[in-house]
Formats: sequence, structure tokens, C-alpha cells
Amino acid sequence: MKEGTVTLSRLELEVMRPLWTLGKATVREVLEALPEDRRPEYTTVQTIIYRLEAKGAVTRVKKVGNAHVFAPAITQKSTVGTLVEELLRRLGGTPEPVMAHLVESGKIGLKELRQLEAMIQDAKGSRKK
Amino acid sequence: MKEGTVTLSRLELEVMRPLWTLGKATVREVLEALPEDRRPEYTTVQTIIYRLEAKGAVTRVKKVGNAHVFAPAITQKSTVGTLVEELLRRLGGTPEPVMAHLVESGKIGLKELRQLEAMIQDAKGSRKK
DNA sequence: TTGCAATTACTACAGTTGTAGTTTTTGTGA
DNA sequence: TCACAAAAACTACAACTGTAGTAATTGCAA
Repeated sequence: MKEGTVTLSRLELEVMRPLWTLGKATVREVLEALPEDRRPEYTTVQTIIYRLEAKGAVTRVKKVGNAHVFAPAITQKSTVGTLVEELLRRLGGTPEPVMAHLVESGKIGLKELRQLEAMIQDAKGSRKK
Repeated sequence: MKEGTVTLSRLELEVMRPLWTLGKATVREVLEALPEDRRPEYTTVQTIIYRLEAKGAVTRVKKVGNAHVFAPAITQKSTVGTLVEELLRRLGGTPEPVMAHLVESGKIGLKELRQLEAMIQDAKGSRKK
């Protein structure tokens, strides 16, 4: 694991999402931002946030009344990157099977592929400039 | 979790790979098929295979001398599918961030995207026929 | 037939994760 | 000032995972 890369579990990710969206939040705010179904107990969210803090994924930014306010210390982008890399490693390093699944399952179609192509073209252009 | 879907851990996946490649194998054969670096102890592989059996991912197909021969009971394709779906669920259900990462990191390029497009076109064609 | 090397079967244990209860502290309204 | 609600802090525990040791079997070569 490279320095700085943090791997998050399912629930940790679930808790990070509101933090990314809101920018910063208390335990209670995170709790209330979670979908009413599968919403865990207050202390469960609290525990997860403590663990995220221990992993360096969030930090305490201030205190409002009695409550700590937490903010993400890692970006959503880098986190997705880590997860995708992890998946690829597990699958033997090649992205083909992943792509194939996305296409076969209809998750992505021609439109999306063309957008990606455009993205590459753009990147090429600006690199060249 | 849908019936029939089995989620495998990193090491379980590592052990399945030789089984998929070889079709069937003994514990020792799996062990020896693993990359010499990060090759665990014999009993570690054995434990993992037992766990895979409990999960329904492999079955004992026969005995050769003293040793059991194991064979995959699930396909590599369905396993990849499960893992990708799992990842998407974690990321909020949309494949865009995954695709974006693959493109940005250079894991896939124009060539691969065009191959995927062709794949879709073909599928369309045969569906229509 | 029997001893041994290989294999099976069983046990162990620490770290992570999901999940939440209990105890302690603290800000604030009456 | 002080009781109380809210939050913090701490503790718990079972399932799963990585990892391997130990004990019991067993096929086979001599």
C-alpha cells in the first residue's frame, strides 16, 4: 500500500459520502444524511468516524457547542481510485474483464463510451499544447 | 446477496485463479501454481480451499492417492461480475467514476474503447437478427 | 506388513469490520 | 448554579480474513 492511500470499507464509504457532500458535519448530521432505511445507530456512525479519523480519512475541524465537526481529509476521487486499483489487482491487473462486465451488463453504452473517447481526445490536445 | 452469488476475498480469489486455469487441482498443485513470491504455506492454501468449499465456490471431484482434487463450482466470469457490482454499489451505483478512473490513469485507451464499441454493435446486430 | 512422507482434518489467533451498549463529560436553559 | 439532554469516550462482541501450527490418517515403497 502506497503511503497516503487509504482503503475504506463499505460502511466507512457510506459515512464518507455525506462528509464529501456537506464539506463538514457532526456525527448527528452524518447520521441524518444517511438513507432512512439502513440507517445505523448514532454510536455506530460515531465509531466509524473515529476509525476514519484513525486512518487519516477525516479530521476534527472545530467544535460547535458540545459536538465535534468533522471534515474529509481525503478526496472522493482518490478514494475511488484506490478502490478501482484494488479491484484490478484482485482480478489480475487487467481492466478488460471489468470493462467487459460493464458493457455486457448494460451499465455503460455507446453514448458513455463516446464521451470517454472525447475525454481522451481533449486530454491529448491539452497535453500537446 | 442474491442466491448463488458468492463474494470472494483477496486470498480466496488468488486461490481460485489456478483452479480456473487448470480446471481442477489438488492443494499442492494450487500452491505450486501461485507466484513464488507471496506464496503462503501449504496449510494456508488448504484452509482457503476448505472455506471456498463451505461457500460453494469449489467442490471435491475425486481423490488421487491420498489427495483430494478440487474443481471450481463458480465461473470466473460470474465472480468478476459480483465483484464489479459490489464495487459499484459501494460507489453509489454509477459506473462513471470507475470508467473515468480507468481512462485518466491510462489503464484503457482509445483502442480499447473502440473494441468495446464494436462489441456493443455486434450484440445489437445479433439481437436484431 | 509396516513405517514414513504426504495429506487431511482440526485448532488457533490476531486484525478488520459491522454493530451497538455503557459510562463519562459538558454545554445550556431554567 | 445545577440538572439534564446530548455528545463524547470507551468497551464489547461476533463474523470474516489472513495466516499457520498440530494431530490424526493413509497410501505406498521396501
